[in-house]
Amino acid sequence: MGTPVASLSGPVEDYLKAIYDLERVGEPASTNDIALRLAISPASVSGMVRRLADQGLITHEPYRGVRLTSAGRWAALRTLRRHRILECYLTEVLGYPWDRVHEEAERLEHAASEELIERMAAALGDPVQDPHGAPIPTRDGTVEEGTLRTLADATPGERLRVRRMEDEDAERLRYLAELGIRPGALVRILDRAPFDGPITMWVDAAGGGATRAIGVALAQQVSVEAVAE
Amino acid sequence: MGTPVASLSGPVEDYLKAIYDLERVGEPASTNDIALRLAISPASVSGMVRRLADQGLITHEPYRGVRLTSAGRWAALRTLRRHRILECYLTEVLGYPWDRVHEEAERLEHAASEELIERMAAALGDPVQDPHGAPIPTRDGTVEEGTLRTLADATPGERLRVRRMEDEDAERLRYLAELGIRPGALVRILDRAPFDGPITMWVDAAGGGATRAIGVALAQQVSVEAVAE
DNA sequence: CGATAGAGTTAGGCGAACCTAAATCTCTTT
DNA sequence: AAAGAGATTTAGGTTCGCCTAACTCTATCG
Repeated sequence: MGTPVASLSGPVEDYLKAIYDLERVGEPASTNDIALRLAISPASVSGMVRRLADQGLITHEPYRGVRLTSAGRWAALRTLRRHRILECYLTEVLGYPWDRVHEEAERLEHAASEELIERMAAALGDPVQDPHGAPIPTRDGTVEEGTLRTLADATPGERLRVRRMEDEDAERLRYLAELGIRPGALVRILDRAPFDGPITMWVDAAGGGATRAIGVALAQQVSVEAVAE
Repeated sequence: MGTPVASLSGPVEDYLKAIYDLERVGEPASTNDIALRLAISPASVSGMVRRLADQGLITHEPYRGVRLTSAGRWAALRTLRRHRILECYLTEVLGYPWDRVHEEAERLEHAASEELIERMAAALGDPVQDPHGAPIPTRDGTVEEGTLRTLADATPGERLRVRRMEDEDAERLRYLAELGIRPGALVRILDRAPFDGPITMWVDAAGGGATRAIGVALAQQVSVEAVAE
């Protein structure tokens, strides 16, 4: 429900985004996970959770986790829209490097007005996904975050297309891009070493492609979808 | 001196900008004036002034006012550059309405990185003044805020060009623009009513121009320079 | 079934920025 | 020279977001 939600502080918006993201996996978000994600202490999260619940943005069952209310989800999606439109604009119009866009957007998203965001969106022709492949919520607060598999779940022989990658860590992004792994890229899984060993794959590229291997931790950051042979 | 100045909080940047602006008139900035400008209580200013002095951004002689140190001036100019580049970009590239640009820039200036600002500046071809006619400090922190007269000092018969107008108040800006008074406009002073009465002038315009009259308060917001006959 | 690890919460604090109310200072005016 | 007006500062208090330390709950494991 598009509820009031006057205007939320930067930290509050960050909490809501984090909770949204954690909840997406299914389970209610735990205090600890939120703390980890925002790099603050669990005790601080407990405190903020109370305030968010008081404002009707989340529901909190003590010791069991936290869920967004519809007002909270709406606010989270609005922030996410801001963030992702900004990422698009910064890369496409201002030539921002792919891997540095996230942190800039992270700061601007709390300061940019709705009007600014819509002007940027219009200038871009209303993009539907950001430079890392994440879908952009619409103005009225809907998205489908398609449930995708990650490279970490792939089995040898599969042919996959990279759809989306987590953008939090610039170094990782840069590294993956160097390997040719970025949204849209095609890969074929060649091998999976046992005991969470490296995943070896053929990565298509303009000039022919190459064999690459990455660890499981990295592979989990990369969402993919199957491709018809 | 381009001194350290890690990264200042939004409020701190606002204080420095305000002090810069007040000091421009010559006198050290008084607690009261700062309070008025930022719409906060004088007591709060006293508190912040202590902190700024501790950080070496200003010097404070109790009961006598405040001056920027070179570090403080440098920080103020950097913020001002951000603000004005943003204003340019918002109007010229994103089609922002002239009178609403200030408040958006006011929020973004604290969140935008140096890199973003320089990218915007480059996209605009390094503009030298903002949409209201204010000069943009250079990257290395220099400006000349030419000392201009205002419409309030004009005498009948003079022919003047509008150079710059204060941008704080959107309503005023909109009103003045409606009268044809905006940077670049040409006016001829027709009359000054006594006792700070209205100033009557002919305002040139594409279709021929018109006679307009404004009060002194408004006239003080408009900087002008003489024009050869 | 009771012990205990680990997650979560409460208690108590801190710094930044703000506020109001109550001094105190400066400057002018009589 | 004394009084007052007005500007400034101090005193004391608030909210927001964060922290550490200490306590409590849950769930699992022997």
